[in-house]
Amino acid sequence: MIPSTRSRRSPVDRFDERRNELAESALLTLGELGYARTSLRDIAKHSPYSHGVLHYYFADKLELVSYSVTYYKERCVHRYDDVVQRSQSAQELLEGFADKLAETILDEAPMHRLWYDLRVESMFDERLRDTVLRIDQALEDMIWRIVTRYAELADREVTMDPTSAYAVFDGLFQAALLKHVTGDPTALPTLVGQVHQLLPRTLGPLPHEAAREKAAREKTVDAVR
Amino acid sequence: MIPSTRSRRSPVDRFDERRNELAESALLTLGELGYARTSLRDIAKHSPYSHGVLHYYFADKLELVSYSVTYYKERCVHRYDDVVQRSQSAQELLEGFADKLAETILDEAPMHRLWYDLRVESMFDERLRDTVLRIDQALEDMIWRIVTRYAELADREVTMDPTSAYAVFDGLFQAALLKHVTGDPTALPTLVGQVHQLLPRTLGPLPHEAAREKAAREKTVDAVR
DNA sequence: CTCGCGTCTGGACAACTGTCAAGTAACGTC
DNA sequence: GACGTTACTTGACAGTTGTCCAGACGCGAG
Repeated sequence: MIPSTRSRRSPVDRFDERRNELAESALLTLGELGYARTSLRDIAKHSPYSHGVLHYYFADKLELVSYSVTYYKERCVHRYDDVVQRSQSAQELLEGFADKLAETILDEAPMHRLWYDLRVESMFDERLRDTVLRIDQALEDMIWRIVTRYAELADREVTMDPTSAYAVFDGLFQAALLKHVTGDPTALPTLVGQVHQLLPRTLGPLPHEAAREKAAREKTVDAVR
Repeated sequence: MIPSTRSRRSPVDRFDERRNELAESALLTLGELGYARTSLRDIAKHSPYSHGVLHYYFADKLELVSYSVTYYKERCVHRYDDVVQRSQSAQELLEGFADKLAETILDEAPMHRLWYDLRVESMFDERLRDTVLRIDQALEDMIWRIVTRYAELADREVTMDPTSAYAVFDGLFQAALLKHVTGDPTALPTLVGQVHQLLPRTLGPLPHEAAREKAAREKTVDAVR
């Protein structure tokens, strides 16, 4: 029966429970093998069920994968909310953010490489695009919450747009992930250092320096002339 | 016969010529379909030959793909050399770099998404790692030549390490590529603007401002105490 | 107990994959 | 012009894939 049109049986919906259970199994397998190399039979082997059941709960492979990744990412776009809320100073937020970035690579490298796998895949297969773009936007928002709160705590202006901010941290993160996966032990410490350098650069000058610098800049223009 | 042990026939080596010809066909197909979905028969269809010939010139699919991508990237790691050499001012270099980044997305989007496909793939398949890491290093060097020359022309110090510089520009580039591929017409103009913002941030303060700023910062520390 | 529906199994299918080997055509050299 | 090497084609192989389906299981309602 088609899942979307099926009649639900009980208030506690076991159908969705099973979907989530299978999503977990799928994530485990996908993170290990990657999207292309993972077959439905592989996923079933990582679950208590046989391969036929997957088509009972999901229309096809694509729906299963999309659902699984969305299911995972929903959890992790709030990974830094704690740090953002608790931090009392810009420095504390910076350190918490950097540490947590490195920590999640250590803990969930397979999930992250799966995400990048799917994002790239979406450049070839447009059926994945909606899912990917939605998640990407959620991640951009996540980074933006960090950057704006950081600016607030530092009493400075953000001088970088949300898209750029996400892109540059994503670049650092992805590079660190690649190095980490290839067995480079310096990947994570390096990432922490890089974030310490980069996050302050998303901001403008210190407020009481702003005026002075503006003056200096005008003077410079004169000097050049 | 195994290519690597075969005896070469003539001074003008037609064996390598054919390899390159097949690499071109492979790149065309891989850029269109992605690594996972491209079969050797697909590649052969984009060439004047039949599918069997691929195993005459390459040991297996992996060698073909590695060779093809290396073959392509060798050409494009020098894409910005002209701009670096010709530019007479920091501003000119900045504009030339930003424009060329956008231009290559417009012209060679399939090749770029293929590169990202393979780089992600290398996180799952270690047989790809050597090839990927070598190319990645070449790209980092490429970016570093631009950043250092930019700093030179601007008479300022680079205050970002090579790895970070590559990672952040790669992040912007990849995000722009994704948006471009999904049909967003603002992707490329946005990228140009982002690069204009970012490249100056790889540098420290203007030299005649450095001393003044240093003094200001020390004063700040006192004020905070 | 039994019926019916929701759940799940395991096999079958056709399509496709990388790889390879046997056979054919083209080429250059003697 | 004949011969042998090189270059290329074609068909076959074994394995894997997503998908589907007929049937079996099990649980709750009547």
